[in-house]
Parts: sequence; C-alpha cells; structure tokens
Amino acid sequence: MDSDSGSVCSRSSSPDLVVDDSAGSFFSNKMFQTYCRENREDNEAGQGRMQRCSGGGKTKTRPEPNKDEVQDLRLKVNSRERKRMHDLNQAMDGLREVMPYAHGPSVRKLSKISTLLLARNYILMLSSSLEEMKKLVGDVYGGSAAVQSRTAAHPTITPAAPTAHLSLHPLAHSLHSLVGSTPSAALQHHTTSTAAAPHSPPSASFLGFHAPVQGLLKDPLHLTSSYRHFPGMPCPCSLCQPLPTTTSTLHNLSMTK
DNA sequence: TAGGCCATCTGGTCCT
DNA sequence: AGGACCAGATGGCCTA
Repeated sequence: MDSDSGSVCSRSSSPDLVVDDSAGSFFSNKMFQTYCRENREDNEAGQGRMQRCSGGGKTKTRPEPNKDEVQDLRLKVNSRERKRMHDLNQAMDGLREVMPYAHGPSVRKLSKISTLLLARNYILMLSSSLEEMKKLVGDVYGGSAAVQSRTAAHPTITPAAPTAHLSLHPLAHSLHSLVGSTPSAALQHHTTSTAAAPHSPPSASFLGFHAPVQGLLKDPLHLTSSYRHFPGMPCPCSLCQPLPTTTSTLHNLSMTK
C-alpha cells in the first residue's frame, strides 16, 4: 500500500503530483542550484548539470551511482518522508478529534502547535479534576482510614489530600450543593464517566467549556469566569479547588499563544 | 502585503 | 546498508 496515493493532506497546496516529479523538483530547486553553482565549471545547464551534480566528477575514485539510481533513491527517501509526515498529521488529526473545542465546518482547524498546547492544558485540567474527585471521595468516606482501606483494594486511588486542601472542601461542597449535586452523585458521575473515558472523552459542552479555545490555550486553570458548575461533576474551577503545585508550576510555563 | 501555517525536499545523525 | 528521525530551507496558500 502506497501512502502517496492515500494522502491525508488537508491543504490543497499539498501537491501529491510532486511525487512523480520530485526528482525534477530536486534538480530545479534553489538548494540544488546553489549546490551546483558551487561546483560549476561552465555555464552548461540541464542534463550536463544533472550529471555533474549527481556525482560526475572525473577525479573521484568511488564508483559513481547511476543518475537513475540516485533519482530512484531520492524518490524512495522522499516518499518515506512524506509517508512519515502524513502519519504524523493523521495522529495530529486524531488528537484534534478528542480535543474539547467546537467541531464543525465553520470552525477553523487548530494548528499543530495549538493542538499540542491545547492537549497539554486539557490533560492538566483533567488531572486537576481527578485530584478534586479524590479529595471529595476522601471527604465522603470520612477520613483517611476508610480511603486507605479502599486504596488498598484499588491501588490507583491515592490517599486523601492533605488537610491544607481539605480546608477548601466546605466551599466546594456548598457550591456543588448549590447546583444540586451530592458527593455520592459526584462519585457516580465519576465512575460512569471514567467507564466511558477511553473512547468517549468529555465533550466541550459536557465539561462546561463556553469560552473560546484560546482560554484553554492561554490559561488552563483560570476557568472561574467561564466554567459552569454541573451537578455531580468534578469541577476544576479555581473556586472549587486550589491549584495543584504541579499544575501551578507548569502553569508558569504557560504558552504565549 | 506581511506574517502564519503548512507540505515538501534535503542532508545529517542515530539505530537496527 | 537501510530506515527512522530531525531540522533547515523553500515556496505556496490564506488571512488580517
């Protein structure tokens, strides 16, 4: 299967037809011309230049590869590189599909750098939500003993958060109570959402993202103004939780875009 | 028109 | 030796 025939390029400027003409492109582009100019002895062009630049020197002792062989080699290398980049772009598209930004024909496709930055911030936000859920679970089950017993049964669950973090729980609790959630409901939502996690990531509306994607790009955790509090949902907003040290540290590295 | 984004080509380096 | 990976260079397309 030739990847060149199945190009996934999203831009019309991706000239697949160059595949058939890559050698011609090579022999006519500026880099090649510069290279040839440096080794030029006369003003001949075209075939003579191709022969010289493909290794036609008289003094060389190594057996010179045939012009066609060089051309075939370049075609192969270029094709592999194109396939590699196409695979990379496919992976990038796959990442875009699971990112919480508005999908649709009217929405401009995220650039590669934006996709990566958004993905990073999205992961940070989900991690923050997970930490908050762990704290809530610890609060519900009345202390570290119960949580530790559960942690023993489920090693992926870490012990309860430090008391410094617990001090914020009444606020978070009352906030979520205000919108009708209960900790048990929160746990239920968490478990159900985790079960669906692998192939159905939370959508933007599910997570309450109503700010433009630039909000996530610039400021992953300052979501207070744009975040909606859903009943039973882990809330990463700055009202409901302190910034984890890891994410706050990473936040200092936040992007300029 | 400048700047951003992208695809492609290319040569170098590293790995198997 | 061949392939994967990477970064630089180049040119095209699009938008503000």
